[in-house]
Amino acid sequence: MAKNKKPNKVKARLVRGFNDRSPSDIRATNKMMGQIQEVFELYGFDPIETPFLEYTDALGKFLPDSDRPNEGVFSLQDEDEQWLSLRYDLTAPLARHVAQNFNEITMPYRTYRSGFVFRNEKPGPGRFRQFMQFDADIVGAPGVAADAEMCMMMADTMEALGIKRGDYVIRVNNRKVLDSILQTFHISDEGQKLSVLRALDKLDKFGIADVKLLLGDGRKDESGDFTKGAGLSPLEINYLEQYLSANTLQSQHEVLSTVANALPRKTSDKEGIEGFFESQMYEDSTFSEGESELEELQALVYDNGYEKDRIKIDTTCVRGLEYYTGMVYEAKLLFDVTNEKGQKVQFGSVGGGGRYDGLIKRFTGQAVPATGFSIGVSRLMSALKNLDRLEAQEMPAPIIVCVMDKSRIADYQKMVSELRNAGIRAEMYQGNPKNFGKQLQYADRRGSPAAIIAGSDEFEQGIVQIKDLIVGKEASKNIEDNEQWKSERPGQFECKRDELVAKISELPAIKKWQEKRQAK
RNA sequence: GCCGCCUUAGCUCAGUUGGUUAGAGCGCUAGAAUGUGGAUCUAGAGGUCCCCCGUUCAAUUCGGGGAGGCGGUACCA
Repeated sequence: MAKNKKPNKVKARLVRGFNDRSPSDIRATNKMMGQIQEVFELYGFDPIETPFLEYTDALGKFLPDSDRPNEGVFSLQDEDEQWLSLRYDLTAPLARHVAQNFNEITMPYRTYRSGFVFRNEKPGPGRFRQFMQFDADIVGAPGVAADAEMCMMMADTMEALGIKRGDYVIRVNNRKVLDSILQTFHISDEGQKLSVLRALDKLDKFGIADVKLLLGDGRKDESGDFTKGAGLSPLEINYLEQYLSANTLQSQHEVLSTVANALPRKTSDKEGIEGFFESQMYEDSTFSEGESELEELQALVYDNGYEKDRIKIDTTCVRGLEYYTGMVYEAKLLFDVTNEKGQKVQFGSVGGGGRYDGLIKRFTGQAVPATGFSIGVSRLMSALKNLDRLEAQEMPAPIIVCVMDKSRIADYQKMVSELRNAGIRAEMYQGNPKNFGKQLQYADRRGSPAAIIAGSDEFEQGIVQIKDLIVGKEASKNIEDNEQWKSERPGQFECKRDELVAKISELPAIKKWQEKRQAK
């Protein structure tokens, strides 16, 4: 213990909520994003990219205050003391881009983009401070048809990724409907309104009983922490419960008519409720707008063959965002997954969006209608993993050409080149070649299908040794004795130097991979 | 933010009723075996026992505070 003389070592550690990405994760993600992109392109969307950093004020309502800028976003000051922030989503930067290039952009403007976004908040299981989103938006399209297209595109994307019909659903709702109902409750306080919406949004997570607690006085979670409720009266809660229960109805038609009757009215209410809901909404058209938009969307997608097993009206779909002004929609996965504790859990939402007619106005002063959605790439990835839709299409590790004789490096390099030209991953051992066993060990640990051995003997005879490491690994299970192991050289065979590429190509692992590539 | 649990070797974790050299397995390095992976055997390297303060002759161990990790919940543009 008397050795504090050493300089303090730097601790290797990750910033919390940030992660290194593994080769298999990167490959699987790239593949998945390629599939999403194909669908988006088919729908006529073009890619566009904006930078990670934006001026903080461009991102939204977050303005830096003195020394602790915004919670929630990563911010820093530029040389000129202006506040910059890492983007926290892809929508706000798009709004900035559109506003800035307003004259050049042809509306309706259909674009998609993907990339990392950053949130400075506490990470949780499956939630990180840097994560990837994939967005598509139509700017300058006021009609319901644009929203309908977004929903259909989401549905198509799910299926392109191999998620079967019935394993997902696109849920649609309209904020105008909910807002109107809340207005009849005379809720003027924005905070209370938000807590009501949030409570409704949690129906999936907690169930109706807990949602009612959240709408009323509050709820205690399992760690003993208490969440304050929205403070609605029992009467109002009952009313909302009825509205939410529309989802259990069979036909979309029934759901729509329940929604149509959802607005509390003096006339239609039973005794006791009369007079309580003094609806000033009566003359307000917001509710009926929202309701008929839902009806229109429903008709549009239905006519295109998207029935309720793919796109359905759902009164519990809220999307807690403040900037949505009309339609909201989200892609929800319906299958169960087993979590670390062995419990069955529904996977839930993997992406969502809606209509945001006010975002661009912040820059231009002119209202520009827009609708779009965002896919949570890593969440969707782990969902696909659960579905086994990610065929472990692992790329085979490279062939390792061993270095037996340092003066022959040019020859080894030539073998590598030949293999590469044939489309086979290959590399010459670049470590210290002194210990030959090390080279094979390296090849083994990398999972190489084969190692190539050529020393002076082989060069003299014009041959090379090919060691099939996969076959060898199998054989090793039955060999206990090291002498036998060494002398048998399982999986090893020799061939003429000029047959090298042909023989390697015949190895099962390589052959399979080549065929797969051909198929593409 | 609030609530709960946790922190000892690169990793997973024992352990010390407060006492002199703090352990295991895995991994790593080297050798047995210098042109053959695996298995086996031998040896070695690797520790501020999360940090600070307090109690004590003595703290990795006890007390207080802090930080970090995990989980729940809230927030989530």
